[in-house]
Amino acid sequence: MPLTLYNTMSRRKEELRPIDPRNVRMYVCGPTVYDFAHIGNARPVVVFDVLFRLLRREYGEAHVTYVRNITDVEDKINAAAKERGETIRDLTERTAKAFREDMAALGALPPTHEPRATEHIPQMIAMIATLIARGHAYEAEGHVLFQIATMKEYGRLSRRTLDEMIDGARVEVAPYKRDPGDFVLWKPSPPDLPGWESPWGRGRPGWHIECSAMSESLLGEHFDIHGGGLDLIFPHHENEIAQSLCAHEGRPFVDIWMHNGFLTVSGEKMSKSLGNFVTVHELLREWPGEVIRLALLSGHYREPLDFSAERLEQAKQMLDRFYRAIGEAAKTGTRLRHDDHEPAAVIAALTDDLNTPLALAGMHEALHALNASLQRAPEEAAEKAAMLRAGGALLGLLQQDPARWLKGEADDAAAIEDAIRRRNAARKAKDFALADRIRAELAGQGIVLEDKPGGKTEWRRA
RNA sequence: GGCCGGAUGGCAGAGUGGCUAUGCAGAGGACUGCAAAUCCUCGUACAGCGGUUCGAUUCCGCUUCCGGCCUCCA
Repeated sequence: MPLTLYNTMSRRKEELRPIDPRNVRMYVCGPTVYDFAHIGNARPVVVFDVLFRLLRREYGEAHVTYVRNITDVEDKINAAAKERGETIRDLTERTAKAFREDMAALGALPPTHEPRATEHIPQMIAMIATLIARGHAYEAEGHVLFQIATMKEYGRLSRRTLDEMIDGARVEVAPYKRDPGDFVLWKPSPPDLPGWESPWGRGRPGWHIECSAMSESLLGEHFDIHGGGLDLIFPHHENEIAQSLCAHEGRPFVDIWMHNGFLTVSGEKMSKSLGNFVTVHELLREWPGEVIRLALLSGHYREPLDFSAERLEQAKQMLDRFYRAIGEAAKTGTRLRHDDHEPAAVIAALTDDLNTPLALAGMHEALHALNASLQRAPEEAAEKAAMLRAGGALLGLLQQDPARWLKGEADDAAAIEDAIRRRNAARKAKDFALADRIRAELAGQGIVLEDKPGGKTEWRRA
C-alpha cells in the first residue's frame, strides 16, 4: 500500500518513494539535553515512532534506519550546568538517560542510532571547512558564519524571502555579520566552556551544523524523511538545507520534510518560557505511559493538540474498553485460524499521512466487531482480538497483558476475591442489601465489579 | 508589519462536491435482583457573507475570530 506523507517543502501530500527500499532513511531532530522533556517534546517522538513502525511494516524491520540526535553541546546546557553546579557531562548524561526512559515509557521504540553532537565534532569541522572552501562561509572575529546570500534557494522551505526576514528581524544583529540572516557555524569558546580545537581556534559548533553533519555521516547525503516540530522549519531546517546543499554542491538532500504541530494548554502553545508545561516525568507518576501516548495520538499530528486532563481521562477509558474486550476474548480459549492482520481501515488511515484519529476510529470498528462476536459468536473472538492487537502494535498500543492492565499489580487481589465471594454468597441468599454494601465498599477502593452470566463476577480498577 | 495554519454537533475529533465518521457525554430499549459491561436504536454539526455549481460543510473570494513562525523552542 502506498504511503502518502505531507511534505512541508511542497505543501502537499506526496507518495513516499524510497531512494533505496532496502534502506529507508529517516532523521528526526531530538532533544537538547539540559532539562526533563515536557509533553510537547514528546509529541514528535511518538508521532515519528508511529511512522517508524509503519515503515518497518512496509519495508521490513531490517530495512529502515531511523536517526534521532541528542544535542549535548549548546549554550542552554552550559547555563543550566552552571546554575546547578553540575558538570556539563553529568547534566547531559543524566538528562539523556531520563529522556530515553521517559520515551520508552511512552512506548517509543529506540531509534536505530542516537548520535550525540559531541561525538561528531570532526565531521562538523570538515563540513564547515568545505563550506568555507566553496565560498559559502566566512570567518569573522573567531566565528565562522554561513553567508546566506550565496545560496539562491535560501528560504524555500519556510517560504520567506531575505527581505521579509530582515523586515521581521527582532534580534540584534551581530556587527561581524555580512548579512543579518547569516548564521553561526562555529563560535569561539572561552576556557571554561566546552570547546574543540579547529582551524579557527578553540571553539564549539553552532546549533544547525550538527544535524547536517550527523545525518550525512549516518544516512548519507541524500535520505528520505526529515522530521521535527513546526518551529524548526525556520531557522533550523532552513539552515540545515543551506549547509547540506552547499556542502554537497546542490545534490539532493531530503525528499520529504515533515513537521508536527504544537501541543497547547488552554489554546496557547506549551513552552518553557511560558511556564505552561508538564514534564513527561511528572505525568508518568499519574498516568500509564500508554494513556499519554494515546492522548498524543488522538489528534492529527499536523494540527495543534490541546493537552488536558479530560483528554487523558478519555484515553484511559478507551484503553480500558480495548483491554476488557481483549481479555474477554482470551477467556474464550478459541484459537486463531488466520494470521493476525491489522484492520484494513487502520492501515488505510495511517498510510494516508499518519491519520491516527481515523486509525483509532478503525480500531473502534474492530473493537465493536470483537464485542459483537463475544456476544454472538465466541469462536471468532480470538481472531478479532488478534486483529485489534495487530492494529495496536502499529500504533504502539494494546501490547500489555489485559489482566495486568485492568487489575494492576493486585497485591490486594486475595482480599478482593474474598469480598466478591462473600457478596456472591449474599446474592445467592437474596440478601441484596449486604451484597450491595460489599460492592459499595469495593467501589470506594476503586474496584468495579461486573457480574457475568453464569454467576461469575469480574473485577477491575476504575 | 511579513509569512503560515485553523474555525465541524454538549465536548473531543476525522472526512467528503450530493450518501452514517468515530469516541465521550446524553435519551430509549435488551440483558441484570440492582448495577457494571456489552448489544440494539436515537442527534440533519459544519464561523459569517458573497461567488462557482443542478447541488457546497467540502472549491474560490472577502470578513470576523483563534493559533503559530519571523534566528531560545518539538
